Amino acid sequence: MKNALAHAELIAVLTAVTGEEPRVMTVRGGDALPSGPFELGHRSLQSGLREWIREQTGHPVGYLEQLYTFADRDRSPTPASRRTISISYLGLVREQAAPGAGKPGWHGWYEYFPWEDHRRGRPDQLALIADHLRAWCGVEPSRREHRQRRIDFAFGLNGAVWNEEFALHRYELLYESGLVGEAGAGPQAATGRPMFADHRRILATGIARLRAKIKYRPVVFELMSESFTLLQLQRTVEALAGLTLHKSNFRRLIDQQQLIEETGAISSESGGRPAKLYRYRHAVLEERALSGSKLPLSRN
Amino acid sequence: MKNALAHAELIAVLTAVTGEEPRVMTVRGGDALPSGPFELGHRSLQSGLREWIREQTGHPVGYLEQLYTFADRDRSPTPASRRTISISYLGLVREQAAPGAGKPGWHGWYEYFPWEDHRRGRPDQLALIADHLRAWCGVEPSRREHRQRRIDFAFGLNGAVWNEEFALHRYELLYESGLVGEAGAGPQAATGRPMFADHRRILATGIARLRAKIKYRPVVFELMSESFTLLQLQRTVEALAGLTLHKSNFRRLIDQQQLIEETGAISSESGGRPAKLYRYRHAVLEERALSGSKLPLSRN
DNA sequence: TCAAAAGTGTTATCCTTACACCCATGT
DNA sequence: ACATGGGTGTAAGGATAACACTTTTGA
Repeated sequence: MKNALAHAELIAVLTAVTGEEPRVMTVRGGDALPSGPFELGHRSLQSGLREWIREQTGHPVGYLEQLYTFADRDRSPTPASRRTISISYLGLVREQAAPGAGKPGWHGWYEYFPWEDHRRGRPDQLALIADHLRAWCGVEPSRREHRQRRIDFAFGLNGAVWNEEFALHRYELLYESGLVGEAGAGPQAATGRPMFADHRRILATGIARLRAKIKYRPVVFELMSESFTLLQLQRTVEALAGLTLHKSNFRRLIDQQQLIEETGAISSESGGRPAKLYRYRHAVLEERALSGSKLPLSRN
Repeated sequence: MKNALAHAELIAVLTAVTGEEPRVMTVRGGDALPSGPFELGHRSLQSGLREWIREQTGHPVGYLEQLYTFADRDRSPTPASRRTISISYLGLVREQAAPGAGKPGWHGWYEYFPWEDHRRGRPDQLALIADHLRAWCGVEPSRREHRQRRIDFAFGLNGAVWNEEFALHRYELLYESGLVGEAGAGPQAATGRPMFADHRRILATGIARLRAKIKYRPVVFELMSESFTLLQLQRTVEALAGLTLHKSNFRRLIDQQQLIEETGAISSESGGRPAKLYRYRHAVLEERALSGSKLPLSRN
């Protein structure tokens, strides 16, 4: 085995939702995701990451899942003699105890991806973005058509509907087309805040993964405090998805799945009528699959 | 940065479906998955892997997606002074051109996971497996109950239904309980063929991923030849899922999605009435999401 | 003629979506 | 009274699952 030595680095996309805003833990004043070397002392990748998140931030991490491993070389200016392999993880933490207290900074997702938040309608930036992308399609027919199609699907243009899950794909298109080059290209009001190296791409990966996951696994509850109202739960999902949901249907959906139960207590903190408080039914189906089959089974 | 140096290795779960049997490419006579070092010369992880699959096997790989990165240390007996990071990929190849010709061996998935093939009913091995697992649950009430629940869900016992997608979870339970220790533990007729190091676990990861993916992305077509009949398509999906599907409903599903079109040609190779041949509509929706929304949207 | 596979049609049921409306509290 | 949020009921439409049946070939 010849040249197979590399640096190994762990990167975390740690997210929480506070005040109806999804946030990510950052270092360097919001410029980078927290990361650190994978050391010999670590039992495994997961435990390595856990240890050092605890050290650096004091936050207990509930859910932790591997995101993706990167090694492409348009990453940070390193001597080309040795590569860095970055193993990224998505972690979910509960509404944090000490928000303004510490060194690690929490920044809103949509500071980096303003076009991803559709809760108050389609963001204005999308018009500019669409124009830029159309121009980028070029004129050579076959390439043009192909790009056109990708763009329409990704951004919900031309009859296609917006799909929140395509967040990574959208970022990749913007990157390819030169709109979000981290070198400080476009006007940030439209194209969002850049990050160090490829960290914004990793964040996009995390957002896309989480948006997909909440639909078939009960991971939202990792972000909620012990007890919560149905509206709080809905607002949290909305914050993550960047969409508004239909209230009564949301409630129906939730209680069909029997994932939560009433605590008996009542919250009167909201504007109107006091709401029942609920808790997640931990004990019950830890491993439950929420999905329907999608394949036409035949019993036998 | 201190001790962050590691060996980097690429591992491939390359699969094809031939003769209604899903197969995986192996080396060492079926004992191991093909793997190789990640070298400095490689532009990226993907391209590194592609290059060397081409070199070693001559098969062109269509679809390639990252599976998981492992670094836990109960892996192959290496000097503990340096770790190996294994980055695994799932690759799909078309019904291979030279099946018996070459050195690399293709082995059926279900040689390694006999309990995963439910096309001819529930495999007999599951009775033995269930017994063993029940015993393993122990007597201490709270642990017992927890394990019991996991097992019932994973294996479709006690009122739960079998879910093909839980293949990895099932393997992990069997591993934890000592039934499939790669050291040559149980009777292989029931517990399947072991593999080198943790390769069988990686294969299980690939199987689980692919079984999930075929439901929401048109990846099956990467395994089909240029034109195919509807029954061939169905048999391929069945082989992967390890389940039998309902014929007419399967057909309806397929043409609702408008993923294929008639070639105009007819195949008379099957037993009975000749079938229309179809092809995948490449051009059309490369990036299409097949999934329904699963969130109760509210338009505004 | 029969077996094997290709196809068509119809029905009951469930889930999703949308809409309409009432309830409880604070200002 | 009314704004705000909590909460219930129901009906239309579409997707799924199950079943029954016809058609076309080769042996």
